[in-house]
Formats: sequence, structure tokens, C-alpha cells
Amino acid sequence: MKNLEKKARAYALKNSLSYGGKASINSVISSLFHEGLKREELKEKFKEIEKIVNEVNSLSIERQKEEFEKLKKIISERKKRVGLPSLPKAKKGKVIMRFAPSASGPLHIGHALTASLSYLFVKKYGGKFYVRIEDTNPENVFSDSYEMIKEDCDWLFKKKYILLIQSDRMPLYYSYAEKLIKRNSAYVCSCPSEKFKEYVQEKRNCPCRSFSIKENLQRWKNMLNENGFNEGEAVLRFKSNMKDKNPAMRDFPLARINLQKHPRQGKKYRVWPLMNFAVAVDDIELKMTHVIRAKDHRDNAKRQKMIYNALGKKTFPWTAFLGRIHFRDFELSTTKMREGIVIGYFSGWDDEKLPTLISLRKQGYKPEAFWKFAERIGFSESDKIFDKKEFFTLLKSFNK
RNA sequence: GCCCCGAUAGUUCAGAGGCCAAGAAUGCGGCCCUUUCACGGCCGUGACCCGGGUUCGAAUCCCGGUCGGGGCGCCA
Repeated sequence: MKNLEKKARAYALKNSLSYGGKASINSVISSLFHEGLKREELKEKFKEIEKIVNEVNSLSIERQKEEFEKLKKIISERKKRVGLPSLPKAKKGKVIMRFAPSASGPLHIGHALTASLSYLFVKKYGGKFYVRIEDTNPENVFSDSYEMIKEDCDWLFKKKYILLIQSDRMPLYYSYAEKLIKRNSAYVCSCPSEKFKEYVQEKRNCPCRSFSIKENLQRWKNMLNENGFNEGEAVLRFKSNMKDKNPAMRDFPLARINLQKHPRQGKKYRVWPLMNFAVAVDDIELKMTHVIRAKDHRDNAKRQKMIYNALGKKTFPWTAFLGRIHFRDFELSTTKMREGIVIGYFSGWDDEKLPTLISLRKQGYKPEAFWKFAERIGFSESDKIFDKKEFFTLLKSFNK
């Protein structure tokens, strides 16, 4: 107990010196709780602590400083986070993460800030970092984007990543689709989408739900077969629960027919996996351990987890959701940027008015500036609202 | 209509019941350094969304509200 008295004195001195020579007894007591003081002991110790505080307060500031110098070694400091936060459940050398941009254009600020965080964790702990280009919607794939994304990633991640392209992995998705049907966790639905929306609203089962596994396998073949279902006539659905309290979770779609020519695969495939399905399959196959993504994917993550479970996977990657970056006066949407380029309002993807990495690289920003910015944001889930000017002032301060 | 999530200085973050009468970065004001600019150094400025509850003690836990964001696509 001698020890506690000494510590009380040290904390009293610290508090006193922080507040002009007068320590507050409550602060000292608070500190002592971190040093092993028990609630039950407070009553008996109170008088003693009060006495120490009064003694300290009666000393001159000079005297307090002198004494504190001698005692400051014995008190602990409250810890603060600097730099990268620590990644929960991370094992050295075994962290597997990914960044999954869609093949719709080059990378921009929003991509850089979420992707950098994943990159930095893999860099810190060791493991694998994948860049997986998501191009399973033939209607939203632009052939120039593959090369642009690759160049952006080479720059931002110093070429330390493994590149994957989803449309090159189609057989994998097909095999998982069959797996899900065989496990009675997916069915082919041939209702018009308006009709299905009604079922969702009314929490009613779609009639297609009651087909047998055998029938569903046949219907799935009819989706893949060009003499079978036509575009818009059938969709593969996940069998979740039409009474799920969250309407977004009720028998969501996994794959659909789209006959449009794919810029990379041509007319090779007619059935394309939807995002949640492709993501779940890839994350399982690649043994993803951690996923960091924007907050708008929160419900998607739930759906992906359902797919994991349906396939008998008990572990789901540890997941963080980041708030969205929002500019009051800056356009982040790839579609709008593309439109602006087409009408000649922007000179190209590297136009200085654009928040693309190619433009910022040209303007002298370094990858490390984005890393530091990402580190600063950490796992924060709140949306960020910036003025363009504010954002770049901050980014510049990280660019030194 | 239903389901999620968030809220700390102008901005971004720290904070996981007591070392918080709230810390950092950036901004802003001032001083110093520098021939000037930039860089750097020092000082100052400035915040826990609101209302209840639990507790000896709440930025932190619980309930209600407000505001903001996302989802309920054969988009990602």
C-alpha cells in the first residue's frame, strides 16, 4: 500500500502541474483505478488520498516540478493510436485481403483511400494482396479500364499485388452455382421481376421455389443453353427466407442471363454471376481473411455471409466498413466523368479537374500521400464530407 | 412501407466506464527562422447532436428523438 500512496502523490503532482498548481482529488482517484485501486478500498483510502492531494497543493509550483521529476517514472500514460490501427485477428504472414474495383474506368480518390488500407495491412503483417477486377456485368465493362486499373495499381501499390479478373474465372462460378443448387440453397426463378417484387413485399414464396433439386439442375442447364431460357426469362436465386425481416435479404439473385457482348470474353458466356455471388465464391476460393470495403456494402456482406454458410463455410472474413467520401464540389462518379470526357468538357481521364489517380499522379501526388490519408481515416464508419479545397490541403500535407 | 449503419473543434481522426477540467493532424490568428516563397519551430484559437436512464463516476453503456448515409436491382 506504500506503493499506492506514492502513486497517489505522483498523479496529484501531474494533475496539479497540468492545471496551474491545484490538483483535483477526483482526477487523482480516477487515475488510481488504473493502478489497481479497488472500488471497495475507496472508502478507507479516501482520507489518505485527500491528505496527499492537500499536501501537494500546498507546495509551490517549483517544488511540485522538482518532485514530479523524481516520481514521473512510476506513472503510466494513456495509450493513443498513431499510424495504422491494428487489424483484429491478424496472424503474421497470413493476412489475405483484396481490392475489388469494377471494370468501369480508372481508379479515383475513393478507391485509393479504401484500397490503401488493405494494402497497408498486408504490407504490415505479410500475406497476400489481390486486386480483383469485377467485370461480370457485360453492360458496364469498358475494355480500356483493364489497362488503366493495372497502371493505377502498379503505381499505388508499387506492383505488390496479385491481379485477378473475374470474367476469366467463369467456370468456377458455374461450378459453385451447381453446388448451391445441389445443396438446395439456390433455385431458378422464371417469374417476371415485377411479380417477384410483389412476393418480396408480401413475404410470400415464389412458386419456383418448390421445384426439386433435379428440376432446378435442369432449369439451370436451360439458362446456360442458348435454346433454353432467353435473356430476362430466368434468374438463379439464393434460397434464403422470404420472411426475413430485412426485405433486402429475401431470395436475392445470384446469376442472370445477359446476351450483350462482353469486351473481354466476347459471346463466350450467356449467364453471368451477380456481384454477391461472384464475390462470395472468390473470397472462399482465395481464403480471404479480412475485408475492408465501403459502408454501402453492408447488406451485401450479409448476403455474402449467407452464401458462405449455405456452402458449409463456418468462417467469414473479418470485415470493416468505411464511411463514404463525399465532395461538395467534386465529381467522383465514373459514369459522370466518362460522360464529361465524351462531350469534351474534360480533356481525358488525366484532366486536372478530375479526381482520378492518373490525374493526381501527373500533378505530383505520391502513393504515400494516399497511404497516410487512409491510415488517418482508419476504420471510421462515418461519412466524410469535404470541400475540394479542404481535401487537397490535407492530401498535400501528407505528400511532403 | 421495411431493414441496416453513423454522429467529438471549420475539416479529418484518437477515445472501447475512471490517467479526458477531451488528445492529434490540418485550417485559422500571432511570433520566430528565411533576401522572398516554401520548409521548419513556438504560442494561441476551437468540439463530445438533443433528452432521459444506469453508475460514486458517462464522450464512452441503455432507451427515446433529431440529423445524415446506405439497402430492399436480372448494377457494383
